[in-house]
Amino acid sequence: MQTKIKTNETPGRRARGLDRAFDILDYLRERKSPARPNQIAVALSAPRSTVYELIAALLEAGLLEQTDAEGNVFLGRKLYFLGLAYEANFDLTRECRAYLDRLAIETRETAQLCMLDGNKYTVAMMREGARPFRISSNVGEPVPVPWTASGRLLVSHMTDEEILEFIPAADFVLPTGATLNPRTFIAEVRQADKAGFFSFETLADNFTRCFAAPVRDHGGRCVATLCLIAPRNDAQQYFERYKATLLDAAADLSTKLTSRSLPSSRTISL
Amino acid sequence: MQTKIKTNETPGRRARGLDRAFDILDYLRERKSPARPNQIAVALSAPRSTVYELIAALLEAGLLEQTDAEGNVFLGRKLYFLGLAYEANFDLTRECRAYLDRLAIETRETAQLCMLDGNKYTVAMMREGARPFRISSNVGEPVPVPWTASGRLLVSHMTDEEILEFIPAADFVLPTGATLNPRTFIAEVRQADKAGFFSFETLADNFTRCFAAPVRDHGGRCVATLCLIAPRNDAQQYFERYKATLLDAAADLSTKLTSRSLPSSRTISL
DNA sequence: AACATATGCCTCTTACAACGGACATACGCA
DNA sequence: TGCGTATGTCCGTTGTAAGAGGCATATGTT
Repeated sequence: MQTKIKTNETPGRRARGLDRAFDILDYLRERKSPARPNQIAVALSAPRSTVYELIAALLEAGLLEQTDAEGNVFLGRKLYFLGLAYEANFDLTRECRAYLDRLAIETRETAQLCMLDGNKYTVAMMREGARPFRISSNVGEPVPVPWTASGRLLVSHMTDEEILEFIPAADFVLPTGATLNPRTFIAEVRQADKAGFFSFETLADNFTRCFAAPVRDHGGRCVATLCLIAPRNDAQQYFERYKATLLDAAADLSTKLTSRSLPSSRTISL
Repeated sequence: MQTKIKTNETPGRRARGLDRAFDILDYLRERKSPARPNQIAVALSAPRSTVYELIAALLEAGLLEQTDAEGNVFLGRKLYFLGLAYEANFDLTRECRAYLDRLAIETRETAQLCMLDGNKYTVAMMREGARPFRISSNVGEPVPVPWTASGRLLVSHMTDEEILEFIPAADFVLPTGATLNPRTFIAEVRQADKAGFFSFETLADNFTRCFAAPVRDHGGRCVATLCLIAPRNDAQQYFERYKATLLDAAADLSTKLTSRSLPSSRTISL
């Protein structure tokens, strides 16, 4: 799904270089493999000469890298370092590692921290459970919001109209091919928000159940979720325990979300 | 050091928006804390109106984020995700995790993977050693190349002239205040390259010794280094063992560097 | 109160980046 | 051999984004 990246609204308009550059980065990220400049230009339906020039600039800056002698390029090392810097300054990411560990150990199930990335749901961090066959998913991969339990919580601060505008209509088509009624979805959003919890049998497969609890900022807005992914039989058997553990962790994590801009002093220490 | 970011060479020239945008990202990364648009404009000595506009575009794209109500911005979540995508596709990062673990366990010392980031040295990954008081450093922080053992290896593919052009003159001023003769440095580079190894007592402090071994790509070029950071007495006592272990790991890792573009299939697995 | 400084927002001009399209090369296939 | 497609490069045009500067507000200092 979503093979083409949105480029611009007004067709006659000339696109800004910056935006085109971001489109290139997004395309490579979604594609998950290197590509040649020409391929990229075609995929984005952007002028070739422009794409070539932008890629040259991005290569120069280290945001893209040449991956071979055939001209293929992919996301560059600089992005990795910028991502590190983001992470270092973002309390939530740091804090939650411990919570994910705790959840995974206590429940033996896979625990995840989930967030919005643009108008998609995505797993920001994951800790696999302590079982011989573990359930895992792709960290950082964009997924339609309505496919996920966390999705119900992550958009709960929006009005009905905002939600409908925010989520592309195509995203209400579930992996099964069936279409989820947006009104049903919104009802679930409201209910999840009120309950401070949402759980359902995962739509993307037929053997897991997902538990999601909101991590809220000062204003009470759900900025992320903590999730447990459990096989359905275990989920049924331990439902109340899992729910309680998850709610506890999420509430705890929420309280830690006050201080954002501490200078992150990770200096040399013997 | 290096408070001002390089903007452009020809003074009268109008800077490209893309480059200015990258300067903004770099500035925030180096600064390691949120800043207001005006501060950024002043710090980069870039026109305010331009910086405001660029920041708006970067916010829109998610590469920057508003961190509070006072207009402060910092690197955004999107960069984190782009960094994840980079990492997922970059064999070296994946492969080396195991090697760092192995090194740290076998030697009980801190092990690092180091690379160039632009014209600086930086620690890309780290695994702390198994000691009560561990030595660590900042992952992702740019450090002048001549300050580090790895630096000798990382520039060894360049000619003398290229090295002198590549490393800012200011970077030859060591943390002690003394200036390292560039010719001395280059001699060490050549020697390190020939030996496939470099070790010295760290210039940035007075209690550690650093061991560095090159990770080479197909062409024999040093694309990264594996390092051990040890207290000086331990380093002396176990010098040969540490060196052998490190060289072994680095050679091994080098051989794994052949296949770059495997599709990184981290799908759902029960 | 007068002043200096930091900040955000706006307008106008023009240098130049985005673009379209021509050209050249390489490859696979009939 | 000829044809279609994929690819990279170059150049002239023009729409527009980068830049300079002015206005307004807020805060702190004398």
